[in-house]
Amino acid sequence: MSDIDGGMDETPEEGLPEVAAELNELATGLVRHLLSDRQGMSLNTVAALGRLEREGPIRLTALAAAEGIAQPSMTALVQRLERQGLASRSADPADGRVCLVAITGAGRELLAERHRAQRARVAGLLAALPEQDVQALSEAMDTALPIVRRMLRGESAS
Amino acid sequence: MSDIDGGMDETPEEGLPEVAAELNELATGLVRHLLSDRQGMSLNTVAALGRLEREGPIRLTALAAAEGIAQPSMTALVQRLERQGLASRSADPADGRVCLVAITGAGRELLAERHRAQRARVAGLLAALPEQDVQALSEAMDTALPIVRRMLRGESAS
DNA sequence: CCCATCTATATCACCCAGCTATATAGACAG
DNA sequence: CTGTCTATATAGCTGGGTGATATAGATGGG
Repeated sequence: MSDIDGGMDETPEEGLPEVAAELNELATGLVRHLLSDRQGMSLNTVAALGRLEREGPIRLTALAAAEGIAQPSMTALVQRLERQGLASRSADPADGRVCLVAITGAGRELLAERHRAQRARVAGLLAALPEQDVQALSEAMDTALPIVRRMLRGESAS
Repeated sequence: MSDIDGGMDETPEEGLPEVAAELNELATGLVRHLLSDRQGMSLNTVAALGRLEREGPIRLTALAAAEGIAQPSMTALVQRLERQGLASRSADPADGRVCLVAITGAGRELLAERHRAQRARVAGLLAALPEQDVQALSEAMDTALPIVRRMLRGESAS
């Protein structure tokens, strides 16, 4: 059913757009469902908090640049996070202008809870599938996820 | 405490929560990249336009309900679409109160262009991978995508 | 037939969250 | 010390969401 490699020579120019379209559809379709249960937190908010968790304290402007939003927007976002007790701000002893942003314990807990809820949501969808489908998906993800991780990391590093 | 299938301790399935977590990470990671290039259109706008394309003319309130936003928000959204020439509104001959919303040719073109751009974006990421990775991803998607389509369709049908 | 009520959409007032432009405070070179 | 550069904050604007409510058309009982 795939026109990608029927014993012919490797033709990456043919298959690449199709793989892209498939990845695109899969990601978009899934996320549409996950998004329907964002509990009062915008995408940018969650993304920023996630970055704080992964990368530790970071300058406000660096965080804004990393998340692709303007610095004033990040100032406001961090102020909201601070008001909710999810992030904290501290001065850089080496540079008085700098505002170092960090995640709090409550922030970590909230992220963990969100991840739990999302996984449960997807697990609920999976539960309706025959077991062989789940098995097949599991193997497909074992293949795809490391590659996608590498792909995205390569992009964000540049 | 969050174990879904209590009782069986050894391979009931390959771990529903784990597959869920993998799907989640893949979708979220990819979409983060796609989102960074939304050209002045919000998620809801694109989603509503996409539904108009897939399902044809539809009542304003039905569209709002389907997209999970309030009716006044959909009124405003459709007015924006109309101003941009992407959607049109017509009266229902059978019920004078009803406003039937439909996508226009320009709307279809814009959606198609967006899909092209997204696919190109993912294809750009894929191009940096060794060919064997692309091949592996292609096979994984051939497996996963039909299953995920079925999974999401089952949910939205209910 | 008319009136009460229900329904589909529009309007209003408000809030959140993004943007650009600009102000302020600290760093640092001359 | 002063001019300039940089990191953050503030101000004003816009888009896009909400609930409450107004309005026009549909509908059914007396």
